Amino acid sequence: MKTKDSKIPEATIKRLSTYVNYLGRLGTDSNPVISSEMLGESCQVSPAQIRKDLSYFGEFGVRGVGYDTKKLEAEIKDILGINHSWPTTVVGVGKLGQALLNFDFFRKHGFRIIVAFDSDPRKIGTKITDDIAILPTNDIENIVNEKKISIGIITTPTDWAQDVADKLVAGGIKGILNFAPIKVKVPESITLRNVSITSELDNLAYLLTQKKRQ
Amino acid sequence: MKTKDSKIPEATIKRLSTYVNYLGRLGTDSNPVISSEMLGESCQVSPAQIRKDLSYFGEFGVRGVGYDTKKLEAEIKDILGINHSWPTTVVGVGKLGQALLNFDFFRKHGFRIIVAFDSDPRKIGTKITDDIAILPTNDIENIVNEKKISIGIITTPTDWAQDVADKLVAGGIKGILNFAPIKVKVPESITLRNVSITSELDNLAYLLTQKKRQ
DNA sequence: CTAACAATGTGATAACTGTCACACAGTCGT
DNA sequence: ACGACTGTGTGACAGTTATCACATTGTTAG
Ligand SMILES: NC(=O)c1ccc[n+]([C@@H]2O[C@H](COP(=O)([O-])OP(=O)(O)OC[C@H]3O[C@@H](n4cnc5c(N)ncnc54)[C@H](O)[C@@H]3O)[C@@H](O)[C@H]2O)c1
Ligand SMILES: NC(=O)c1ccc[n+]([C@@H]2O[C@H](COP(=O)([O-])OP(=O)(O)OC[C@H]3O[C@@H](n4cnc5c(N)ncnc54)[C@H](O)[C@@H]3O)[C@@H](O)[C@H]2O)c1
Repeated sequence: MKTKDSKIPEATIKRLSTYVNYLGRLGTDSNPVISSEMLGESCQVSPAQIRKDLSYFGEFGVRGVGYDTKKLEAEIKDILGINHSWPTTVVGVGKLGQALLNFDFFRKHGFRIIVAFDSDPRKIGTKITDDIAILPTNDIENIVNEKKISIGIITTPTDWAQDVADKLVAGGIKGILNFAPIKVKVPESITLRNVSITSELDNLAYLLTQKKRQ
Repeated sequence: MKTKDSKIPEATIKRLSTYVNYLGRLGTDSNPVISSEMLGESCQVSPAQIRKDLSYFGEFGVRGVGYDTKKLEAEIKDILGINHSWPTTVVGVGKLGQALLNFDFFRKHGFRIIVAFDSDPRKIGTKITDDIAILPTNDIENIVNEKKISIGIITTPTDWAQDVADKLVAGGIKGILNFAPIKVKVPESITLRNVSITSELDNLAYLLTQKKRQ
């Protein structure tokens, strides 16, 4: 894969993720090739934007024809790094944590959840879907280190998010996806993303308010 | 509230949401005033950015002093439109839907969930937390219309998201928050936001891959 | 073989967003 | 009362991202 070393817009990465999703669904035997216009229709992105996004990473299409659906899907998965297995853990097996643990998207995109953690004695020792054990929070550091877990997903109450992040970092985690509504602090070397479902709702409220106020 | 009619960056709205969250937590009796520097420290946003964001909507601080924590919180809630009650419904009472239904953030930000919908006969007729009934999908149009529900949250499987969106629109919904990984199509007049948890994970994978590849 | 065609890849340009420096307006101590 | 001080509000600037137009290149029909 040719990666031009210029900086890639974050929005481009987000769109690539969308493209992969649609390519997986649109690719059929009767329809092995797709144009940027057709893909754009589905993803609600302009054809030029799609071509620009892809051009950051190389040339994947055939001029005058379009893109091989399956091949493009594989190429983008390669770019995103979701074509292989990331050992992953979920900390906080509450409502949201359980939803994520049962979410089949993970497997499809190469996130292999191998263990979960919680502090509730009633949950510790039980299992999620056969093979995912729930271990006590105090084991985080050891297990993350031992199992070479690279991604940690935080779904604990807000007040515990920072403590959990610290334990994950101590165990040698590489990246953290945090769902608690707080900006946890981690060393520079750790890749961190905060998911803010709440701000999406606030944004919706703002847009509706705008419309009402004209 | 003074609203300058120039276009506000979406990123600004997202940050305002963050500010509200921290103001609610930082505001104490012993600490009634906060500076953009202090708030920026917590939110991991530059002080200048905070002041710029606020300046789109008016002047809320006192020069040489800072912002009245409680007052600023109220002002931002007013800007975002989360200082009053939005009648809301959740469609699809699965793992994710249940997590959202039990999420106390909603009440705090003025989203009042008054009913839920599902197509599973085993779920229809049951209740969530005392007072939220689960009704059949076919009732969506009537109930949304009757109860003047303004916001619909979609947490059904992907294949049903568009159908559910159509029903919500038919009932006169104002805004939709969609968690299914598909871009549902709605009339221009409907405010739509797609929440893509999946793309957040893909983004994390990308960042980790970048780091690995150097 | 060649010309008409179709859809990509990309440089130029426009639009948007964030950063910075500083004028300005309140506050507080003397 | 007034000057030193502090942190806001904002215009100018820089950096980033999206849009557009079209040159380019592979395909296909005649
Ligand atoms: N529920 C939602 O829809 C939703 C949406 C967005 C964000 N969030 C955020 O996600 C987080 C979890 O939400 P939830 O609704 O699943 O809450 P929950 O109360 O259902 O689950 C929290 C879980 O974390 C466990 N826990 C508590 N302290 C812990 C610790 N120190 N270490 C490990 N586990 C611990 C609890 O035992 C519980 O199982 C919260 O921060 C919430 O703000 C939730
Ligand atoms: N679970 C997650 O963590 C997660 C994360 C991101 C996005 N999502 C998306 O959210 C959606 C729901 O995920 P989930 O894990 O909760 O799935 P789920 O299977 O647990 O729940 C789906 C629910 O929708 C109901 N349903 C099915 N068809 C319906 C219809 N036509 N009308 C109303 N209700 C209907 C089902 O009865 C079920 O209760 C999916 O589109 C998924 O891709 C889930």
